Amino acid sequence: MIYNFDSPLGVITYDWSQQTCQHIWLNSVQRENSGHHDPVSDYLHAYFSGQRHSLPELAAPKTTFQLKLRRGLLNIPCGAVRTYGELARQLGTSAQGLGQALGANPFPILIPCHRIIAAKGPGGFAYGPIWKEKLLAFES
DNA sequence: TTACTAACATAGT
DNA sequence: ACTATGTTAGTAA
Repeated sequence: MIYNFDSPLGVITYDWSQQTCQHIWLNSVQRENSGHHDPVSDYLHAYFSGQRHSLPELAAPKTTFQLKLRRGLLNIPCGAVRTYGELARQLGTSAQGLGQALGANPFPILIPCHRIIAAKGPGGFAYGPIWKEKLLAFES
């Protein structure tokens, strides 16, 4: 089922089905099911209150590489940033491959893909660069 | 199933 | 400006 969460940074839409978070969208068309209560909304509420909270159950990634990537990202502390190159070396891959996989990440915010920036410049963001800016500004 | 190809949120020179 | 990278998704056989 699709629900909305009203965050201070904008509306976050997510798919919570079969006791698992299937997907997260930003900048999506707002639908009617706001104010639902589940592990995803719990986490988001805590996150935007500056508190830590255990992650909801997430749908499995399509590839094993994306699983490694997910673990690597979750290990970055809140407020910190890594460059594509640094994280790529840590995971034993290339910066370009890393960027490709990041763009396919279905869970922005939950998996902190916004904490990855280019060596020079901000880097890109699949759901609109505005979110990357706002999220980083919020965390620091 | 494998093989080849192009597209990328890049980095290094 | 140009090359070197790894992962993905698509196509074709």
